[in-house]
Amino acid sequence: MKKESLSYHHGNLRRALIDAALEIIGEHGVKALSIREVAKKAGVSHAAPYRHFKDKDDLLSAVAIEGFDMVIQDTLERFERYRDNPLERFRQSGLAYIDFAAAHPSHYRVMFSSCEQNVTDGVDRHSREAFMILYTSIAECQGKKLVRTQDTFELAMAAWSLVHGYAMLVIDGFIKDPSDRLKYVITDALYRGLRETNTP
Amino acid sequence: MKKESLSYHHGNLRRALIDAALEIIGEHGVKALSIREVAKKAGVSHAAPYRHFKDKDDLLSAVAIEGFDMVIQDTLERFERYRDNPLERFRQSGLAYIDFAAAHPSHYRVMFSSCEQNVTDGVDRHSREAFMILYTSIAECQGKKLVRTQDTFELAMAAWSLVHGYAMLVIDGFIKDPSDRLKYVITDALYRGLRETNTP
DNA sequence: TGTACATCAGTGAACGCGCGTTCACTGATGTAC
DNA sequence: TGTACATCAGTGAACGCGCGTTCACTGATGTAC
Repeated sequence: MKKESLSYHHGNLRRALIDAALEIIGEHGVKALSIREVAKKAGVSHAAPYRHFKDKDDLLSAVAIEGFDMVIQDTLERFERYRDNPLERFRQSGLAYIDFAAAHPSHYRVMFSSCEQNVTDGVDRHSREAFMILYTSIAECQGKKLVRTQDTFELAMAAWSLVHGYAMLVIDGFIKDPSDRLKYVITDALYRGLRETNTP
Repeated sequence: MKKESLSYHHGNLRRALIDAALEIIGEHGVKALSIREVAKKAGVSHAAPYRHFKDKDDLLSAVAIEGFDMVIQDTLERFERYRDNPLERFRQSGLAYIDFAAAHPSHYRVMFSSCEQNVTDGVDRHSREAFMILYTSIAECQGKKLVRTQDTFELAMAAWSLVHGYAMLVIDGFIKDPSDRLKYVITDALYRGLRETNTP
């Protein structure tokens, strides 16, 4: 206990607060999150968080940004593994999304609960960056005639909708048994939606 | 003002409270909703709502259930119009979903913000019923060999994910210009994902 | 039509609570000499 | 190595607020006769 308290003095409290926030969100949802509860869980006075975050929204923004960075990072790592297979890269960009949401539901909730009005510029930039990876991978496929010619933005929106919808339904408990098989069906649908080269 | 107050005595307050709740959610989001604010907006004391709703969750449940009922109703009406065209009925079940979310974002937010832990039995039953319509329309297509043979439940989940994801991204402001064309692209993706009869 | 009465929708005061945020403080840390 | 000092991360008391919920009440409504 004493040692931990000391280590906070060395700059670990910010990390500990974010972790505490994620834990609370995982247990009771985003709306149940309070600075005071976060501080308590981190074993620190309820005023301490204000040394590291301007206010509550600032803490939530940090969580959201971290989440987007994680999913971006993970996607890029998967891309490395399939350097010469654009179609598989595209599929992986969807898989990464789904897997991230399942592995880090608290992050995911915050990333998409900061709705419309209160998205900070930072969050907005990072979410846009995440989207651009998906977009680029589709454009790459189109360049090699692996995906039909159609507005890339529109196709990316459709792909994003599919994986985001699936992730949300799983997280919110509407899909109760997210099997690997179901995940395959989703990415399969992704494929089927884009692959053909005929235009309607 | 006096007349309105009188009309509440005749059983309209419940309706007025739900409308007030929807208005507040539309302006400030679900998490900003409070019984007191709802009562104020309906021009009534903050204790009055308790004559009509057991507690705050009960009010939110009522909104969610009403939402599911509306989307079910709307879908069934569309079905009437395409009695002999299963594939079009399937498409309409997706369109109804998307259109409903755009037309009634506050309802939609509540329908899917009552996440995991606090879904009441009533909400659960209604959401299941809404899903079953989508499910049935796919099964119908499969019966007539218009959609490939594959676990109907899985296909329905994929379809649901797509329309739900799109609806959420629009509502949360991640998709900024939900044009009719984009909507077409989404339902087109729905088609493409299911239509072919070959199994991989 | 008129009166007496039961019902019950809405009132307003009151409760206790947890919240976000501020602020003067303390005491551990790292640094300059 | 030892001392003096500046820094600044974390403390704890305090603030004002809006919340959910309760409860004894009031007064309008509808009904029985």
